[in-house]
Amino acid sequence: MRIATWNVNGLRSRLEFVLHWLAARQPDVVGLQELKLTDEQFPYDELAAAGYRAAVHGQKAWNGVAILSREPGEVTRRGLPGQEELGSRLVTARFGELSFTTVYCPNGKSVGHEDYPRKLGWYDGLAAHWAATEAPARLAVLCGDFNVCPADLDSHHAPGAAADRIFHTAAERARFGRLLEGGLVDLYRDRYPETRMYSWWDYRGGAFHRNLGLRIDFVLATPALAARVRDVVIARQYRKKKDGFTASDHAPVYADLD
DNA sequence: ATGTCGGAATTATTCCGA
Repeated sequence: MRIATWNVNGLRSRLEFVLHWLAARQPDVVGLQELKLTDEQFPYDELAAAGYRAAVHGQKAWNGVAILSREPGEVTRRGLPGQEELGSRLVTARFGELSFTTVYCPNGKSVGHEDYPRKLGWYDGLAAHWAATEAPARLAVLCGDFNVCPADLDSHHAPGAAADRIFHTAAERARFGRLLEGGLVDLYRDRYPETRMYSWWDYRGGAFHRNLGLRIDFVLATPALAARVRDVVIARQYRKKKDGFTASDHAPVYADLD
């Protein structure tokens, strides 16, 4: 079984690219973020033709998340309780024994901006919601764009120099760390403890070419699921322009399970 | 620091968010 996450930065602009990736990599369950469309605008027909069902939590222009799957699932949650005014950023579906959640965590803009404490509050809501709804002994996935670099290894910015920078602050790292302390495993970092690999590169300044990136997209999972992991891949080649189609600024991340 | 995107509002240009 292959599970994946990808911030597509606008599904209407990215649909051809996403369909190509689905055909090439054949994931079974996929969390998508930054759809930038309403539920009514979601391309159900095109994805169904490619063999995928979809559980969608969209909104006009911004945010929006979805779960694609080859097999039918049951949607158990749309939206993070108490945090709905920050946008459509969470959806959960159940596939048999597996609970699969994908999130688009708030960006926060910059330390000192009013969005920054709201980001921390959103994370507090996520940790509380997760603890209240997911049992550590079960099979559960929490994947998506977390907009946090958990460690210096996850950022091109020099260690220390970035301590006051958005995505790198002690407060953000503590919020993300709370999810791990709650039992979740960062599947990529668990398998590759020393590897410097990014999942996002700015469109500006030739950042991808210069490998000035951040690792902010994660597949987190309960220990029961982590025990089944065969490999984890950050597919950076999908950050490159393909046949004239512009790529997202994020690469897809996927894990193969026994 | 900021060279690029996607989308909305308004009609080819400007803004916002990332």
